[in-house]
Formats: sequence, C-alpha cells, structure tokens
Amino acid sequence: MLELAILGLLKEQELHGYELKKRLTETLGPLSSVSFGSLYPALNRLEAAGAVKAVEANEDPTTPIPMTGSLGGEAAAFRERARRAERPQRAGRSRKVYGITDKGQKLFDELLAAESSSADDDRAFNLRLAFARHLPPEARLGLLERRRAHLVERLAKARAAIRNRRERLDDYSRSLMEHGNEATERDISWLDRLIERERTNRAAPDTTTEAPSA
Amino acid sequence: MLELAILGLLKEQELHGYELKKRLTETLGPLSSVSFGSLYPALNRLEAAGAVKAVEANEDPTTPIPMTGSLGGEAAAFRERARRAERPQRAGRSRKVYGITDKGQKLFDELLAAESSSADDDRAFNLRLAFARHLPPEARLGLLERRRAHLVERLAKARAAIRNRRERLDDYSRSLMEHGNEATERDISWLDRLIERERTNRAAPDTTTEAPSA
DNA sequence: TACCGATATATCGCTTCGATACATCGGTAA
DNA sequence: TTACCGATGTATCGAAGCGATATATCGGTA
Repeated sequence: MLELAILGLLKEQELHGYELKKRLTETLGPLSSVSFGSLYPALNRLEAAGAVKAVEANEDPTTPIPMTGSLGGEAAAFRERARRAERPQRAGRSRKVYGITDKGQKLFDELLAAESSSADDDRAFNLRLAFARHLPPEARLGLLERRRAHLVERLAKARAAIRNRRERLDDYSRSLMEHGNEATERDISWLDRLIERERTNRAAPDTTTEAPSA
Repeated sequence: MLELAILGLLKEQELHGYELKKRLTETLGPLSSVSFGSLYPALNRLEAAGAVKAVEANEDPTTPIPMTGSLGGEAAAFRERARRAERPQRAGRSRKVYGITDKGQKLFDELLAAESSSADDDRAFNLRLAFARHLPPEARLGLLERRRAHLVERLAKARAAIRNRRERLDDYSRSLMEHGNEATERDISWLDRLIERERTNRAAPDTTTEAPSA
C-alpha cells in the first residue's frame, strides 16, 4: 500500500521523506494521509529490499544532482559544505534523498497490477487510480469496473440493512447513512463517467492520454 | 475509538462479538468497518478495565436472560443443554454475550465528549455523530461546527495545492482530486443542514427529535 | 543570547488489520 | 450414514499504520 505510493512518486522524481509526505497528502488527498511513523519504516523496508536507494542530498528537487562517487566520504562532506555556502537559504536538518531503482520499477508494476483488495479498499483504489496512467488500458478499465461493481454491492447492502432493521434509528444515524449512500451513488456516477471516457479513448487512443509529459 | 463504538452499541442492548461486528458495519457504514482482529482484543481490554462484563449466553438478544448464579458451573452447563434442546435452531459455536457496566457508561461519556481528533479524523467524527443523541445540545453543535471548520480548511488546502503545483497533473489524478473536493463541498452543505436543524431544535426542543419515527 | 518555529529524520508503544486457526451446528448430496 | 460445505462464532499472530515524542539544524526575532 504505502510502498506503492512511495514508488509511484519516486518514479517521477527523486524525493526525501519530508517532501514525500507532503506530496502524498496532496496527491492522494487528506484521507489516506500518511504519518512519519509509517513513512520512514516503509522507506527503510524499500531500501533494504533494493527498491529504492539514497542519492546525494540536494536542495532543489526539481533539478536533481546525480550522485557521483561514494556516500559519506570527505568529498561528500566537502560538497555538502560547498552546497551550504552556495545556497544557504534552506533551513533544517540535512536531507536524505531517495531514488527508485530498476528493481523498484518492477516492484511498482507488480503492486499496481495486483487485483487483490483494489476494489474493496477505498484507499487502495484511490491510490491505484492516481497511478492509473502507468497501467495498460484494459487493466485500467478492469480496475474501474471492479470498483463500480463493489460500490453497487455496498449500496445494496446498506439499503438492505436499513430495511431489515426493526428498531427505528435516531436522526443522526439516519442522516449519516443517507448522506453516505448519496456519496456512494455519486461515486458510482463518477466511475460511469470515467469508464465512458476510458472506452472512448480506447476507441481513439494516443490523442490525450499518452501525450509525453516531458 | 473502537472502545467508544462498542460501548455505544452495548448501551442499547447486550451483544456478542460477531453480532457487534455486524452492527458496527451497519451503523458506521462500510468505511470504518472493523476486523475481528481489532474487535476481540478491544473487548478483552474493556473487560479487563471493568467497562463491560460477560453475561450468560442466550440466543435471542432482543429479550436477554439476566445472569443468575456463577459462570461456568454445572448449573450453567445444564441450562446450556436445556437451551439447546429448547431452541435448537441456532447454529455455530456458543456465544459470549457482553453487557455494559456503570464504569462503562462513564467511560462512554468521557470518550464521546473528548474533543481531541473528533474533527480531523473522519471515522472518529462519523462515530461521534452516530452517538450524538447521547451528547448535550451544546456539545453536539460544537462537534458539528468544529467538523465544518475542519472541512473548509481541508478544501482550501486542497485547492491551494492544485494552484501551487507547477507541473500539470494527469487526467486520473485531477479527476480524483476534483471528485474529492466536490465530496468535501457536499459534506459541508450537509453539515450546514445539520447545524441549521440543530439550532432550530434548540430554539424549540423536544418536538421532533424525540418523536417516534415508526 | 536565548528562544521559537519550520524543516527533517527516526523510534516507541499501541492499535488495527488481514489471514488464519479452531470449534460447532444445519443442510446436502454421494 | 457419513462426509463435506457453509454459516456462525471466538481467538490469535505477524505485519503495518498511527500519534506522540525525541533529536537535530537552521533562520528569524525579541
């Protein structure tokens, strides 16, 4: 779950933990937000698995400086001093910038393509949709359709639960349920639009979706 | 979190674990669903704390049989055999029915009234709203208003994050964000209606809230 | 000079989750 | 009749996530 998110962001550019967390909450929304207590252990797991590796620290993530030479040597210390003297405008502790490896790329594809619990788990679905552009069109369509089927079933169950309930429920619970069901209905309509768009694009591919992002 | 939900349901009637899980997913929605791996340890914690206690097993939770005599004696075994002979229609392993104690009632009130993380955590808010009828009117209004303020801030941050982003984002991520923001807007409108209703009821209490909806 | 707040990495304890094991009954079909 | 399946039910395990907290470094400011 978290691994997929990290790898997906590192695929686009090298990042350090703190920035990674910011992007996660921005990209995936405030729901499915991640704490440092999850993020740093996850980064360590990924590093131990060889999926990511630490590159040299640099303060401008948009123009990453590729790592030359070994880590932690006197040369690195020198560059660090030079960097601080050159651009002293950044405050705080030194960063640990991570980049994705070939192994990580493979792992990302596997995690993204895994069908298990991508329709029933809300966060897992949102995450996969956010990286859906890395998925082949058929898999994309399958993801959307499985999600739609799951939401339809969820809605049916929720309505059945209300009908089968003999005791009356109070105003607050009822309002909560009705609001939830309306949200699910809107989710389904939204998925319908996405599925429709997907089918149209599949009929006439390579016009918008796959435009090179530089 | 989970403790509050368990106590809230046990306040209404005595229940066993399996049924408790069903009610949780029904009442709180499929989100904030609970696994057995959380539920049973939570029940054990509550029992150890003296907030709930196991009562004698019975198969009809709507007309609970009060516990007489000690647990696990030969008399209990006899009654168990008699029960099975009398109403053998229920399948499955023997149940462990829990009831709330006075200490549990107090704990429930404390947990429900706790303001910390009831506005920023979605599940915590939903849970508290589901039991809002046990809250004094001012606390109820405060809960709704704090939640509204939080959602407004969340929406503002999400929009700011989109504006401040220099690289354009792909169709799927954009659709995900827009859909999420629309959902937040609707949540705010929904809260506005709840707040409005709350103020009306406070001006003229006890006319609609407590009327049987039958 | 001393403190505050932002940036940044890291860990601890606790809670939660998903998977699994185990147990008991009714129903069904070989 | 017996053998299996599925629903009901309690329980635990390992992994992962969370909130709180510790630690460190810098710029700004009182």
